[in-house]
Amino acid sequence: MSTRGETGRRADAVRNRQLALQAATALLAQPGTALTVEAIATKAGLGAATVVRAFGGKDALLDAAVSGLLEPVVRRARALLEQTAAEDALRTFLAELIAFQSAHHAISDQLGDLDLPATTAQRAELVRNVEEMITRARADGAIRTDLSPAVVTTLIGQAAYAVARARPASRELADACVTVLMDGLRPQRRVR
Amino acid sequence: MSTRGETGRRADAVRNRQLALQAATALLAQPGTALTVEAIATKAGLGAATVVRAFGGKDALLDAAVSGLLEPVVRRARALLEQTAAEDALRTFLAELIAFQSAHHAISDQLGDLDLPATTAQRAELVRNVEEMITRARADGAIRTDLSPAVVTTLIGQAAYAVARARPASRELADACVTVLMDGLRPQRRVR
DNA sequence: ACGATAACTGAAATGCACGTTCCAGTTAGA
DNA sequence: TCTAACTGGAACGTGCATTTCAGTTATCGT
Repeated sequence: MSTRGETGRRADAVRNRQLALQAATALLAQPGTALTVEAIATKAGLGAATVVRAFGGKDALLDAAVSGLLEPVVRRARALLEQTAAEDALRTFLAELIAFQSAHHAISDQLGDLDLPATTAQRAELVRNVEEMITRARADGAIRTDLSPAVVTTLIGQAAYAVARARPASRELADACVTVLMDGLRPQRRVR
Repeated sequence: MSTRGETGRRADAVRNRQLALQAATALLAQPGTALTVEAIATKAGLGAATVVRAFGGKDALLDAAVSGLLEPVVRRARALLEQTAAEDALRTFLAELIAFQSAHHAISDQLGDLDLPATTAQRAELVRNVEEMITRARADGAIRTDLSPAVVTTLIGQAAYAVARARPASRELADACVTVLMDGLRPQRRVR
């Protein structure tokens, strides 16, 4: 009888695949390190060739690692959208997004020229969810209507990225970003 | 009689230095192209070795090119600070900074790991000027005082960077950034 | 249990894209 | 005209992902 996993891979290959994924995930949260195949392999206690082969290439490995990290974020956005008033959902999600990105600098920092299909798809879903939050918050009269939801979504995404990128990471800056953005997004009284 | 420039360099060397600088500057404004020595040399119609030698290295060449581009921006910040009410200066400068960065994606995009002393110094001066604008606008009662000037400065810098980075570059997004940020920075009435 | 064997491993080789340096030839300039 | 300065194609060094291949090991049929 076969002891092979359902992929048909040998048990040690499956285990090494896990090790590689864990090592890559760990390095994504650790700033300053170079995120090379060599570094990942060392962290995993494997040879570089093994790490690469396990996923068919560096891109696929990092795609798996990043999208694994992103999955709870996507789920959280969906949950907030269902269970919370739109404005609160938006504020909460923005704060959490900044925190997530701050804890994983490398995600937006060193992955520029890689091809990450799963990650891209998840990003797209995040954008869809945020856009829905904005549309609903608009309908509630909670945010201004003189800016298109698409633009506001981009603004929020870029803001989260930018603030997370700032070094040293600072809680004060993150809070300021949320505060200023949310206040700035409220319907403005015509003043002056 | 000597026809040498005051640097003691031969005339063709001086001219080639100029060509290299112009080519590098041109490439900084042109997105998509890799900012390699080879690319700069081709654009300048020179050999790669000549381009590198003219400045002693790629870093020095790009430092010269970037700080050349940044110089008018720095001057503009000084001028705004002297001649304009702080709040207006801040709004105007933010808009112009976004426009500048949008027109020179590569500056914040591909120069991450290079050593650019002149550029760094100019950035520091920009930060000082923006911080002064904020301090004055605060004193005028034009912006909120519950956030430290340093944090607001970082926020503005990062926002400009982030919005300029968004592709496709959009005037609408740039305007939205200025609007939301400036509205969010105003003293907020205690609402609700 | 026990080979037989296909799958797997990782050190070393390969390939590639850079920046930089060399050097034989060219040219500006006194 | 003579020579020191300059040029640029080619060679080199580096850092990387990926492939190769001789050796190892898990798995299966017996």
